Amino acid sequence: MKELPKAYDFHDYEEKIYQDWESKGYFKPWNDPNKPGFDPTIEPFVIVIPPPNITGALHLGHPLFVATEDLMIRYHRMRGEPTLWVPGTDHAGIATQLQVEKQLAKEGLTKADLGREAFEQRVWQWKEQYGSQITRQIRRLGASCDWERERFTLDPGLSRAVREAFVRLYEKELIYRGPRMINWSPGLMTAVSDLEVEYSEEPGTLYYFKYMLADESGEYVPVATTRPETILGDTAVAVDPDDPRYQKLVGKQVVVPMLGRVIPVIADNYVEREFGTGALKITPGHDPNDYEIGQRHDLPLINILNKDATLNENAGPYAGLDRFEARKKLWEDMRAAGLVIKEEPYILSVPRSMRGGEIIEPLVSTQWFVKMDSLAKKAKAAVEAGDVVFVPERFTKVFHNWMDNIQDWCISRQLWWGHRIPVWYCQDCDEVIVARETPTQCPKCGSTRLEQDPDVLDTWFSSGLWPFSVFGWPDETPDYQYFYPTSVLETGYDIIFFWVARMIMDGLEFTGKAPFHTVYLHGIIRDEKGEKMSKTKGNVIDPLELMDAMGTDALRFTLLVGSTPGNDMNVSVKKVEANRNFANKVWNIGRFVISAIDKVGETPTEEPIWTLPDSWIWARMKQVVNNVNDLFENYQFGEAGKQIYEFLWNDYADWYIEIAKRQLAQGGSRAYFTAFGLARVLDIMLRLLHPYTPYVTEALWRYLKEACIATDLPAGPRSGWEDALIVAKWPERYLIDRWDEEFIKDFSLIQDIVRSIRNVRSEYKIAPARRLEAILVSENMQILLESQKLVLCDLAGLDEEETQINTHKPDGLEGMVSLVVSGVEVYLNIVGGGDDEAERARLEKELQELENQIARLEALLAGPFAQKAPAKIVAAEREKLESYRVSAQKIREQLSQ
RNA sequence: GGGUGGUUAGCUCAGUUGGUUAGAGCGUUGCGUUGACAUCGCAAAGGUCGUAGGUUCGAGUCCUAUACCACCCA
Repeated sequence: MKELPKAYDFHDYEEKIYQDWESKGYFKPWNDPNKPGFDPTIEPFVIVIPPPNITGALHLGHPLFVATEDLMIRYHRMRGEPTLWVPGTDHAGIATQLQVEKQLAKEGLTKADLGREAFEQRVWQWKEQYGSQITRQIRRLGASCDWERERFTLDPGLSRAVREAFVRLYEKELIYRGPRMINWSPGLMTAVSDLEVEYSEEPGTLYYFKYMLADESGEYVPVATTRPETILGDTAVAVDPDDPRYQKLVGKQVVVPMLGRVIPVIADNYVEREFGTGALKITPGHDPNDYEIGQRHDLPLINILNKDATLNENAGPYAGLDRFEARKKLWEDMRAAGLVIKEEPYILSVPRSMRGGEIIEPLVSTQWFVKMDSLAKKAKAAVEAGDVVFVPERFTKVFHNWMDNIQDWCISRQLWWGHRIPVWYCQDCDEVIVARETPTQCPKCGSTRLEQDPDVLDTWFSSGLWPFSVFGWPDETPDYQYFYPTSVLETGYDIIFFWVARMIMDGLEFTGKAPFHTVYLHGIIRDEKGEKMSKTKGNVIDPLELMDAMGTDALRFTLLVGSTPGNDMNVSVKKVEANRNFANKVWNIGRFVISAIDKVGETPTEEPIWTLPDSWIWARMKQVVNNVNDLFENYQFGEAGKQIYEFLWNDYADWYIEIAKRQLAQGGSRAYFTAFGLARVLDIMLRLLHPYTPYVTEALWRYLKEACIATDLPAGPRSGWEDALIVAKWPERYLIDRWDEEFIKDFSLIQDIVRSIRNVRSEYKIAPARRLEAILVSENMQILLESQKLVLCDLAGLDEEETQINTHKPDGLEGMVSLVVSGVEVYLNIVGGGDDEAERARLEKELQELENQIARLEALLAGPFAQKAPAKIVAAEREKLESYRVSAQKIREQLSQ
């Protein structure tokens, strides 16, 4: 075979390989309910993608979820399960509308100029143009999803699901319309849900002023507020019923400053005596708590705001002013009127829109709501019953907590882009028609003058249906029947409430089933200092640039291995660089193995005789395969990846390949079996690694396969090489033989000796090329050491001719540097390098170290440990102590000479 | 106010049934390049595992308290 290039260049492979996978249909489930030969009894593994917004420019959060889901998908696919990953995108109501409005603004247009229909068309155009950008980027990440099943939340099928869901909820009286206190976004001119509001602590002012009694006694109630402009909407002043200061005022009337309206003083337990003045102004129209108090006391409700947050006619002289201007002006006027007491600096909790950050105004407005209690109850029960499991588990509590305090969900949005609410109002008889199919006439009066509700639904309303709407629900399609419920839902913990909880509720409500059995939650990506990435901070790492520079595999591996479930992760370019190096390392491992295969000669007729290193690497590999399998079952992908990395780099490349070079050089059957062993381990490791770094492993694996086939080396699976690594068989657990542990233990001794000798060489600054004369002495390890003499000499730079391995110490060791490794004595002849004084010091230090350990273990074993700890643990410590004693004794002898 | 997570080497982080000298990557120091790889190799330095108690033969790991940081909910 032609030699591979020295460095792995991912540009040569990524696109080609992806196309190959897709064109061969590997991304599709092999057991498909729409195809002949379908077997419904085989359980599939299914993930639906968290649909990214069509507006979304790729950020590092995308590669994280794509990599994690793709890893799970590839793992299950390789295990032979029918595997389906459904891709798709979300129409993202507000975000998309804003994008298009921005585009219009550049042309000097507003959406009002176009009108609703033209605007909608414009958005669709925009979607055609830019909507596929994100999916292209997801492909680039290597996502093995079934693109033929791609969905968009505004597709006709999914829109039908939305209507169906709405109508069903309405029919069950779980959807209602009414005036309620909602969060109004004046900039976006729409209602938003509670979840879309964030509260930020900001310095502000607490304004103290006088509520004058209406009886003109000159008495007043002192009141404090953080939002003076809302005074204009006050309909009461409330005090604690037991507050001696104000008790006598309850029932009296006070005068609203500047407006002269007369409002009552009421008593309510909600009031905190210690806060402010102990008297609370009540604005039911513009504060959620006041709204409730207003309801309790039957207070009138005054709305003082227009939709754009200017004041309306109820604000009297302040009508037309912006809310903040009005605040200033009113306060000045009140000061002039002698109503101001004082101002104090105060930290307030400001409600801000998650989008854009503008200040949200609570106000009463007629909107559509979903009643949550019964839905939440079912969802809670399902989670409690274990029908849905969270990974990591702690999020179960977060979920329950939210469910316990859930509020009704405001689902109507005053936008033009989204699912139009399927409600029509008869213009003649005021009948409200809620229907699956667009009605043509009023069922009550027969009028054809019907007008559809102008609002659209919250984007999350359709997202909640996603796990089943993608399969054609409400139709019981073959896909729906086979693939639903799905297996794992993988997403960020930041959208448990927005999305996960709603899918669970909707799934149970509409399909009677939890939509997935496991929720795997990943953390948030941060920069290397742990700060959230944001454009304003300028610390954003662009995944596309990163992939251009380092390759997809490097990025994926970084994200998968650097994180643990549910924990945030800090990403830096340096980390990705390290993993680019890993991809290159793997490549070069492959390069070496393939060149070794190319050189194998005739197939030997005799049975293989394995060397200790051969047996060791195989045993170690089996351990890794087993560990990885265990870890995968527990969603510990990071740790699994790390073990694969360490095995390949340290055990396989740094140790085994170095030894294999010598074995290959011996030629004949030794070379043959070495090449065979190399290939066999590499094949299995590439399989394990494939879900992490699909491209480099696929590329290499095909070369490996080709090389093996070309030379008739039977290193692949017994059943023959598969067509591609993506569909190759996953390495399942091995039985670990008793011998395997022996191999590992024996080889560890060799490694320790080699390392110790290298250490001494480094300390004595021995030229790397210089071969040393050495004498190894060990009574019980002599046979092992003798058998590994070549390995030792090779790796430690010893002179084969001049190196002896004895059971007893020969004479004439004076002047040699000596060391003791696990009871094995090593003497090195370092002519010209030895310095008696330094040598003694080194040995003494080593002896001291050993004596410390001996003392520690003697104390340990003399104590209750020996009785109480498990016998196996105690025996291990005894053995250790014994070995230390032997080593110490040998050093003492050396020192006494 | 309630809750969750974090605090381990200079930096960024692993460390899942508690097992006895605590790991990695990066960085640092020294040495090394004629065949797998300088996107590399060999060797080294570097940690009272936030603090204080407790349980245990044994605690980075379990319990209690506490400090600081971050986040979520109200």
